[in-house]
This record gives sequence, C-alpha cells and structure tokens, in this order.
Amino acid sequence: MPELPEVETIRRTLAEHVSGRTIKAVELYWPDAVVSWGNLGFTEIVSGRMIEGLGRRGKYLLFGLSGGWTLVAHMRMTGRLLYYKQAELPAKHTHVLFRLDQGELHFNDVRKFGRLVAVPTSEHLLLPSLAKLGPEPLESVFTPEVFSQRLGTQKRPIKSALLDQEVVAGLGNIYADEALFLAHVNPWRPGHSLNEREIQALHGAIVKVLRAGIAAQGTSFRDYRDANGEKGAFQEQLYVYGRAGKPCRDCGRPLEKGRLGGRTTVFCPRCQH
DNA sequence: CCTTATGCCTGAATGC
DNA sequence: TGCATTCAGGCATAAG
Repeated sequence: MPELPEVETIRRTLAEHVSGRTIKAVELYWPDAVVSWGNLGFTEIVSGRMIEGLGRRGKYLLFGLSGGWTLVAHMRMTGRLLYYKQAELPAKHTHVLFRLDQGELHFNDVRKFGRLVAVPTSEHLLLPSLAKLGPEPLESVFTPEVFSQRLGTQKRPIKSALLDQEVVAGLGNIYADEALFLAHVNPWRPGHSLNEREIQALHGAIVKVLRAGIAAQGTSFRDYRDANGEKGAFQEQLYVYGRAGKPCRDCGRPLEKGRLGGRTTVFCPRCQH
C-alpha cells in the first residue's frame, strides 16, 4: 500500500520519464477513477498540457501541468502509475491511459480506491484532504516540538494518532507499526502518556524508517510497484509488519497481532512498552 | 466536538 | 474440489 516512501519512489521513477512530456490524449476505461473540476471534463482539462514537474505532499502525488492545472493522484491501497516507452494494451485493471508525446502513462488499480483529481493549481492546496494535512515528516517543519504539540493531550492510542494524516502526513499501517517498534512504544499507549524522551524517540524513529523505506525504494509487501513496474526491497527489512508469530528480531520472542482502530497491528510484547 | 462504524473494491487466503 | 467467508486497509462520510 503506497505510503510516503512508496509515493516518493513513484514520484522519482516517474519524473525522469514524464517531466516535460505533453499529454496528447486520455482514454478512460473506468470513469469513476477520475474527478474533474466544475463543468469541465477531465479529458478536456488535461489534454494538450505539458507535465512540468512532479511533487508530493504526504501520500498525494502532484502533477504540475502547464496552464495552471494540477493533477492530484492518490493510490490508496493498490493504485499503480506505470510508464511505458512503447504503446501497451491496457491491463486488466487499467482505468486511465494517458498517451504522451513520448510513451504512455497507465493508472492501474485492482481495488478501485485510488483517484486522479484535476484541479486549478491556485486551488489545489484548498482541497479538503490536502488542506488539513499535517507536517511533512522529512522536512524541517517536523520537529520533536511540533510533533509533541500535535499529539497534545490525545487520549486515543498513539498508533491512531500516527495514522491520522492531520497529525503527520504520510504514515500508513506499515510504517506506523515499524516506527512504534523502533521507538519501543506500545501502539495502544494513549498519546498523552508518552513522556518527552519517548516522543523524541518516536519522532526519530518516524524519520529513520521513512528514510530507510525511500532508500530501499519502498515496501512491496504485495501490490506496490514503482513507475517502472519494479518492486521495492524494504519488505526484507521489516521488523514487525506482516511478521506476527515470527520471532522478534531484537529479543526473539514471538511477535503478537492485534486489532487497533480496525487495523491489524503487530508488535513485540517484550520490547514495546 | 469526539469516537466509532460503514462503504468503497477485488483477489488471495482460509474454513468447511 | 468447490463454495462461502474472511481479510487486506486509506479515507470520506454517516451515525452515535
């Protein structure tokens, strides 16, 4: 599931192919995959525009288009953005196909949760989902002080706060579990119960695990692929996610699995307090 | 305001 | 083997 490191990897692998390219035509195989703006059609908005650059905010990928338009993409669970140098027939779950002046860009999504949204650049940060996003964890705005302030007096489990994109942008189930393990913090602890030392440790763990995820080009636990269709390698370095019942890499005791806020949570009962 | 539940989706894994 | 059920989970929205 593309979280910050996966979206960043898609951004990097895609940018080298599509920056400066012009969208010549759009083919919609499942129209619900795209969201348009006002009365304008998605295809008429983006057709003929050049992709000037690719940005990212949290788990959102931002295509800067010529003429003041932005294409906001969110992969959700199983979305893929795949670049092909030569013409390629749409695959089974390909919902949108962009024909470029050089090559093609396919949006493919088995689960159909992902969306491509066309919005004027001047207003894209006002989209409800983007407007409320918390700090970028790998930028200087994300300090232990800011993190501490955002956790505030929250009664909910610390993991729920980490998954809340308004607290910090970009964490999903994999990296939240990993960061909590690295910081030796139990996921069910109320946010306000963490002392300063623990908040510092968790802040450091978030930054560390996201950087490591990017360095490994993401986690291909299952569906994730970059823009070239390549898998990431971070699944080989996971400490807890997907490892319930297997021995803790630190203490050897079997990792346990539970449900927290409707999500599977894996943790070490000995290492995480 | 807050917390919890539901809907969106398909395919892999599991149960009988 | 085949069929039904469960699970995976980000996020918007509804309900309590």
